[in-house]
Amino acid sequence: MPELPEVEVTRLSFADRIEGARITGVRLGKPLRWPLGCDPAELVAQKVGAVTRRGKYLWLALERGGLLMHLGMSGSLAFGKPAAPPGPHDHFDLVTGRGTLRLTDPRRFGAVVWSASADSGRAAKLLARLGLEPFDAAFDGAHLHAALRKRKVAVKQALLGGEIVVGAGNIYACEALFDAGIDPRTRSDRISRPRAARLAAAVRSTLARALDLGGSTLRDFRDARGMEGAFQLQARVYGRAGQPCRRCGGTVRRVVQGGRASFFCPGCQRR
DNA sequence: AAGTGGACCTGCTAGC
DNA sequence: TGCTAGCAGGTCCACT
Repeated sequence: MPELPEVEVTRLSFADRIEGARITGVRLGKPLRWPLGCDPAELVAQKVGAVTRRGKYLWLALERGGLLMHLGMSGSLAFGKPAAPPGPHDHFDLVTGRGTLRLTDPRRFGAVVWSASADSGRAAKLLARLGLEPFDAAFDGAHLHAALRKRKVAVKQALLGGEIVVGAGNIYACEALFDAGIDPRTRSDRISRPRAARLAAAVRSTLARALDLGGSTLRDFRDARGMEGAFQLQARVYGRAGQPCRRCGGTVRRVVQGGRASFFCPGCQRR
C-alpha cells in the first residue's frame, strides 16, 4: 500500500509527538516479514529520538540503536493515547509514556527490525540498494537518463525497482509516466534525455502532490492520526482501466508488467 | 550481471 | 446466498 507519500505523511503525523517519549512496553503479535532481532525487553526504558525516512522505510532512533519499520503492502501506523485492545491484525505495539505506536498490517509484509544504527547491521543491509531520494537535488534528468541507459527493462519496472530513485510504487509510477507522456512498456535505455528530464520532474511533482493530499487511501490507509489520503480521487490512470482518459478522452488500458498491473493512456503516452 | 518469476499473507470483490 | 478465482499500495531471493 504505502508508497513514499503515505510513509512520509505517516511520519509527519507522529514524529514530533513520539520524539522524547520513554518506552514502557513492547507487544508483539504474529510474525512480520522479519523477526525483531532483539529482546523486546531491551527496548524498555529507552527514549525515542528522531523519526526519519529513507525511501519507504522509517527509522525510529532509540538511545541504543533504533527500529527500522516498513509498512509492506497493507501496513499502517497509529499513534495515540489509550490504545484499544489489540485486534487480530495489530502485530506490533511500542508503548510509551505519551501513547502507543501500533502497527496494523493484515498481510504482514511489513516489518519492524532492530538495528545497532541506520547505517550498520541489519538496517544498512536493507537500505543498501536504495537509489536517490526523489527530492534530492541530485535526482535530475541527467541522473535519471544515465541510470535508465544502463538497463534494458521497461521504464515502469526501472522506476518500481527503487535502485535508481526511491518512493514511486505502483500508483505513482503509473501516474508519473502519464504526466511525462511515456508508455510504461518503453525500454528504459530508449528514453531520450529530454524525456528522462520530463520523467524526473513528473516523479517529483507526482509525489509532491500526493504528499500534499495526504497520500492515497485506496482501501484502508490512514496516517498515525487516523486521517485518510485524497490523492486517489485525482488519479489520471491508476485503477481506471476501461474508463475515459481525463485528458484526451481515449480509453485507459491495463497491462501486466512483472506481475503488477500498469495503467496508461495509449493516446497520451508514447514509446 | 541483469532480468524474470515466485514467494510471503490475508481480505475483498466480481462472477458463477 | 455461498463458493472460488483473481486481485491488491512491496521487495527479497533463487534461478536463468
